[in-house]
Amino acid sequence: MRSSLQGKGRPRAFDRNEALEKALEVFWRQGYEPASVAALCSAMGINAPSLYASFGNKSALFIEALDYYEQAYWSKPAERFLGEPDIARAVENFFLEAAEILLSPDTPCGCMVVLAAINISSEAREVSEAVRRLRFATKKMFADRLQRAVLDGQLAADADIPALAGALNAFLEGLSIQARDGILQAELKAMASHALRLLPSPEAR
Amino acid sequence: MRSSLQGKGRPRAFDRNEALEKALEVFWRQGYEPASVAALCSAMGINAPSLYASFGNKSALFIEALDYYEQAYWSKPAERFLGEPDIARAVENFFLEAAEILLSPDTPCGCMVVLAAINISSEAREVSEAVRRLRFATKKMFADRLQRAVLDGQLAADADIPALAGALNAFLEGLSIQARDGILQAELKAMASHALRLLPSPEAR
DNA sequence: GCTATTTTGTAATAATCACTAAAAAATTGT
DNA sequence: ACAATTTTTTAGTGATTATTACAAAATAGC
Repeated sequence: MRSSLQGKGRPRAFDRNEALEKALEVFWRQGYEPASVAALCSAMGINAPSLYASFGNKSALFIEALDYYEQAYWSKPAERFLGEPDIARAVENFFLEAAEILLSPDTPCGCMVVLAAINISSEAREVSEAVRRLRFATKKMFADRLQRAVLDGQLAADADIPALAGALNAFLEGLSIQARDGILQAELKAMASHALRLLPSPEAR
Repeated sequence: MRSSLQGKGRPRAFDRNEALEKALEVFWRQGYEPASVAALCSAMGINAPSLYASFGNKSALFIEALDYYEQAYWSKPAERFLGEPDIARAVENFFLEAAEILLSPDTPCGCMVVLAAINISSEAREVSEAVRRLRFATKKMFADRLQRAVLDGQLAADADIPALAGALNAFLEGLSIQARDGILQAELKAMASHALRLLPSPEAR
């Protein structure tokens, strides 16, 4: 009899959050479909029935891991991006931070949102919808910040904001693929430093 | 007894090249692993033993389809890119052509090289190596053309060619993901038109 | 027509997939 | 100690996977 904080039955023998982090790592490295439930269980240190009791099923586990990933890795960079008053600095810093995340020494896998659910069988539509939604959210983040830069007079009023946001988004997504292809972080950062140039040239601002 | 052009045994009842094109379409739309041999057979109009007799196995069929794709869709744009004397025109035209290919009305799937074999189980290493090799080849194409622009005096001598080539490559790869995410071709072209800006600004040239 | 050769369709193979039925084990409250 | 409840482990489920054994069919050369 421990305390009464936990429910009645037999207590869970694993830490749910630790297990989720382990699952995240497997999904991140291998992608949704190549990550078998057996491999997930092995990495999480639990058996299949525990996984299903705690997380529902494979796709629900993936989506929960995906949200955890987004929160853990990208919420602060996004905040800094939106908080930086100068649009050029904001873009430059964000892409340098991104290059660090995409090839951080412990998880050199590119971005999970971009890469983990590209080749997906048609049944798992909820999964591909989840990553798609997050990719659109990133593009919207770019668009919102650019729009503010127009209002601030830092970008020309006739700038094509949707196209520019899309271009920044494409560049960011492409960095993920090259991260996965195994280049050095220094190279990725050198590429990322060019993101700034996608903005209309300073003369026009 | 037809002619003696064909071998001795029972003649093949299908056109090998047509079957390859059908397989290409399935791999392109679905990706390597979600494309089951059964689905491939169905699209190709043949049974599994015919597939294995003609193409070896699934991975060999994919690689052959991949090479066919590269040749059929990208060899001419690449030639034009390398043949255009003005670097700015070369980049601008190439990315507009790319946007058209990525969302051509009959195959609105993004680029097969970029998207078809991202989530791959570790056994099919030959497949992921094949697409990786082609992605590197594209980056090298950018680097070679940019290097020539330096020699031509169209780019500053101190330009960081590898980083610039990587940036163009990242942008191109990112366009594929957005193409897959279902935007309109007009939007994709508007984004693609910004590729030009990744080059060092005209003042520095 | 006969033999050799290759392709065909049918049907099966073993392996792996996501998922779960069932019973034992561990807790809480009485 | 006992009942109620939840998690654990074990061992399966049926479906799907890529691949192939086998025999019938169709050709060429003799």
